[in-house]
Amino acid sequence: MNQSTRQAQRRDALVAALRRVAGERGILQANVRTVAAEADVSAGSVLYYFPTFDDLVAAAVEGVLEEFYERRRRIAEEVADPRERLRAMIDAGIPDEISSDLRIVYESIALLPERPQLRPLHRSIVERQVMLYRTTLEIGAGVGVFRPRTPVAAIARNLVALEDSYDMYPLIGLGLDRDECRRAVLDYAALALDCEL
Amino acid sequence: MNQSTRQAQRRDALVAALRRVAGERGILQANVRTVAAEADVSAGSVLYYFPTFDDLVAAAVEGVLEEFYERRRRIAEEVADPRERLRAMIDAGIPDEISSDLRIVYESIALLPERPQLRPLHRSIVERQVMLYRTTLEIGAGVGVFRPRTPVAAIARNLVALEDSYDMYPLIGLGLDRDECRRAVLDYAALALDCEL
DNA sequence: CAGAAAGTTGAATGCATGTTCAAGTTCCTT
DNA sequence: AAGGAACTTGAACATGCATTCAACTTTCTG
Repeated sequence: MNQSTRQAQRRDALVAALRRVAGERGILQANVRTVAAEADVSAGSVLYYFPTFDDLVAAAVEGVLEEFYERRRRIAEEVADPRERLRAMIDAGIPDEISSDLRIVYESIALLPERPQLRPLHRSIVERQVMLYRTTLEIGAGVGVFRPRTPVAAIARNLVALEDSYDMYPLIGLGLDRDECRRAVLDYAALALDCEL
Repeated sequence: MNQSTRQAQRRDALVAALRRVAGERGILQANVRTVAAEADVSAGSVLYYFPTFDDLVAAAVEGVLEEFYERRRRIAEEVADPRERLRAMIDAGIPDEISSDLRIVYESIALLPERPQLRPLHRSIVERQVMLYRTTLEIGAGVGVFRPRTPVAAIARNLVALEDSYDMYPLIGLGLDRDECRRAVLDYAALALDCEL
């Protein structure tokens, strides 16, 4: 194993450690010492691989957001039938339990004023998720299975907005029934697309 | 003016100062010194009125959340006609510019792991907002102007979820057109209630 | 007006944090 | 095996933070 890949592994291990700490105890509990302990290394080692701790936080948030999107994209591309795909996307978008990653997504919003580099990441994830839905809706509309009653761009945005809120609510202790949430979103999609789901 | 009301005024001034700092520079920039400077007092004074700085933060977040809800409740009670009321609620729920208060609402989510007392406040605001919509929908359904195509409880929840996301997006730099957002929510309501809006 | 109560201050304290670094260890290359 | 590069460590340092407090000023009260 050459040196640069071992370096990359080490960095990944630190990112993973930060994600565990932030996901379990809150992003504000993630600092050089807690992450070092979680990764079973010294504080000095953390800063050997990342010039500043902020860089590690940025890498972790970026990783979380990218994985988050990537998971949804994969689900979308796996299912060909528009109706099935839409159902799969909504199911995946409103998971049964709030993952620690989701927690990082929302808690990291508080970091944005002090770390402007993170802003484009957040924005672009929402935009890409909207595009994912939009493409699906347009395919379905194209083959006639969806008959959109309002602009598809607006429907796609609404679907992402619903998902985002229903994913955030558990963080504030609002334990809505996840099946009901999915049903509510599906019902909206069915109405807006004039199509049974 | 008696002593206890002057004390209350002083506390309110500190709460207001914290809200200004948090709203303009981010909630993580709010600390004893920045708030003291904003209120033109010394750091010692801040802690004369609040036993700990956390208590001040809690008071400010509670104030923001309560005002937030109160504003919406007042709008709802001012308009009798269900269709008009619903329109007014959605208009108020998706303001043209993100207020500094809204910023505090979302950024304070990151504080929850370390300040569990705040969790019930957040939860209860969402719940009460849902109740506000639900009541309006039920009145409209009762008089026949709304003909809900799905359970009103679910429609009310969806409306609040849409609002919450569209209010959060500006914080991550996603500058969607506010008119379009309102239109998208209104279009959903119109579909779900089988009623022109 | 005098004494007490309330309010204010800014320096001092203690703790947590990010970062540096000299010293040591492990790994790789020749 | 030798020497150098990569890595690791933990103590040390600087900074920022909430909090305390003794001294002082203002306001109230009888």
